[in-house]
Amino acid sequence: MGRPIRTRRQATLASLAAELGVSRTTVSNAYNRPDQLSPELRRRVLETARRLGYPGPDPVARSLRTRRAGAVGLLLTENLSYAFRDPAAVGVLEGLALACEDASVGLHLVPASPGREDVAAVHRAGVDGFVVYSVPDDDPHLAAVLERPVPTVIIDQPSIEGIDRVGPDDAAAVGKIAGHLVGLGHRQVGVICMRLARERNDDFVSPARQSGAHFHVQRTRLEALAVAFSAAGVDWAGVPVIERFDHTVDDGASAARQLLDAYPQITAVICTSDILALGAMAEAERRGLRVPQDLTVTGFDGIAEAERIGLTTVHQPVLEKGKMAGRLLLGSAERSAPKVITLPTELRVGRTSAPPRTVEEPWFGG
Amino acid sequence: MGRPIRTRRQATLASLAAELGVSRTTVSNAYNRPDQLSPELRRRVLETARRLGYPGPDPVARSLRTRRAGAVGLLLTENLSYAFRDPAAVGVLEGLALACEDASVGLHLVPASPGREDVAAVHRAGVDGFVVYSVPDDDPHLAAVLERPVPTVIIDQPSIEGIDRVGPDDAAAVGKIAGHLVGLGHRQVGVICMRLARERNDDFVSPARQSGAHFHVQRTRLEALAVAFSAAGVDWAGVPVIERFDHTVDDGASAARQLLDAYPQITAVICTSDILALGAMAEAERRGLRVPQDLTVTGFDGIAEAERIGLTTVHQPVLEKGKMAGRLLLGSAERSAPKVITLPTELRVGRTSAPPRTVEEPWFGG
DNA sequence: ACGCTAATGGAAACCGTTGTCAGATTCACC
DNA sequence: GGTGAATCTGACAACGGTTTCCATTAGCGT
Repeated sequence: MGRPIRTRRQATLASLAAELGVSRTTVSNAYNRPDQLSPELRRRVLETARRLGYPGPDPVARSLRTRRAGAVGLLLTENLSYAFRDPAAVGVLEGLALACEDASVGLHLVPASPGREDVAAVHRAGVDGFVVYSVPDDDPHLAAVLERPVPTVIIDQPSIEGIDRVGPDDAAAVGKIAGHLVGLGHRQVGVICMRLARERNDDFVSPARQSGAHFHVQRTRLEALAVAFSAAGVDWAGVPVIERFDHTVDDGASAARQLLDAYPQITAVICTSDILALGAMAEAERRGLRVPQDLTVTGFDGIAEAERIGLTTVHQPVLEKGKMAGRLLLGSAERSAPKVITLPTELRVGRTSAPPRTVEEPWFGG
Repeated sequence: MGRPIRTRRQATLASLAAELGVSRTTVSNAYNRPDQLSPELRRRVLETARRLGYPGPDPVARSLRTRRAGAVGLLLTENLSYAFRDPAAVGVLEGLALACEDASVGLHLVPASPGREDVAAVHRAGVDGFVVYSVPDDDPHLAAVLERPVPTVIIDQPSIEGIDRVGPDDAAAVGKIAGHLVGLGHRQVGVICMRLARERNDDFVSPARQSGAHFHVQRTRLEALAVAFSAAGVDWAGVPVIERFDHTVDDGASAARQLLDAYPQITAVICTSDILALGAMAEAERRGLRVPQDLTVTGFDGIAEAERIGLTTVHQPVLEKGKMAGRLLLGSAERSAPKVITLPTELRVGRTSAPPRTVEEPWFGG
């Protein structure tokens, strides 16, 4: 029976009321408060609506009047592809989507192109609240969100006064993995991390850039590593840290290559994400290094694929992270004090970590 | 400097105009048409706005007036988690998000709970168009979308008169993999597929259920398999097809277990998705079957993890799928004839397919 | 026949903008 | 100083609903 023709002007609630010879109120009630109306009249309204091709009250007009958009906005700047390529980020997204679904609320992905400062998109989004995930501290989009008069929850960001926040205990998590490696005897380590700032740098990272990183999570993890290894007597200034702007397995591999080429004495490669670790594994295989006998590789996040291949990593409940953020936002009515939720993490020792290869272990042949 | 207090009534464009002693038009122009007023006045308007905590024109009111919501809706029913757990679906999502970003348009995920028929959410979404992906043919949400007077694009669905559509050539794709297996000599095969209808069935599938499946993609793939194997002289009625409602690696494994327990003579397991194939691989390993020497496993979609482990599969350009859908939708102004885009697929032979294990091959020892 | 109550439908204000169009102001120039 | 052009500004009408009263009517007991 084909689709209705759209050339003619759409029917509105008013025109429908006119056609029926009733008031707009009545038509509105037919949709929103069936009890305010005799069933007979209601049937007639709905039936006429169908005949005229009236699709029901316009959502935008309704939102304007009711002051509810029925959607929450999600801001994740910096390369949309990153968000979808990283299973950990997808997990957050899923959790958030689930929370929204529970509340029958839409999830509005705000287009925040990293290049042009298209802050207007934030202003244009008709939403009842925002979740901000993984954007640099100094992002103008974030500032724009904070200007909007709606509740906001931030994930994996440095806390902002008066704003709800959810995130894992990154420092503790890093401590666990550092402790694991130190305990195994590793002293010559290298680090592969994700981008630290908005400007591209696919190379080794200076201490200044480390401590000045604009991505909170990455900065925290690096700082915690520094603390942990320094405590074990390792000079952190001598530990090579290499950065990749894009967050892909291939970039992890190229970083590992660059790292191992420059520092062949390294016995463990610490990656700040599982995706990068997968790349490091591939590079190890390419150059004939056995993991973990010849090289230890660790990740971060605890994604499904990591578990399947037995990667040593720190698991964080990404799904919960998104879900909690959603719940926080959607239940934020009448809550005065801002809440901060810290999620637990768990070290998962897999098959990719072992004591360092013995260069001169006397009792055992190579 | 903290966040502005929200107890008092929000400033509006009108109140700002009153405060300034100018008309609303002027304030509106300050935001939308800077060339229509003197820089000095504009500066004064913006400055006063900041002082009063006016966050700029209300997006909903603006949408109502301009008739543009600045967002497209995405409908993906049936278990949100499925959409996020399957990298192929995430790829589509990513492509669509990229297209939206290019057009500076938001992407609104419509909460379509499978359980309750919450069609209202579709009506409540303030969007300029819809993309429908992977919902059963008879889904009420889909019907609701078609009632809305906005352009729509469907992905991986049976075509609907007058509606734009993008999808891979599933039949051809299946033909490729079937041809590959037949060519290798496989005649005893089993199939693991995703859910075929909205009712749960974690078991073998009757021919009736196969041909009556409500999920277009799955139905098409099964039909194409039937055609291809029948053409090779295999009695399709004798080929076991097993279904899983949830789409996880674990479900793939349990399906493979059930399949191989019942039909140990099978030499190849054909999965209608890579995720299921990963599960089948795990089950093969669990029972000590070597892949591909003892058992051939094939997937579908060509996700990244499949490529990393060398799974034989059919690759389809999922990212493109989403991107094309977005472009189609966003560029649909002034286009009369509905468009249908069919995307190419490519057989990727990996390390998981080989000739069937030889039960009685005379010239070669086991 | 009368008043009271409950059920039902309607009038009008309001939500916060944008766009059109005519009027006002400024300004240079002859 | 008059005139036309250039530049701003403001009144008003939508945009498509929802919601708060209010008015009408019907039902019903007495």
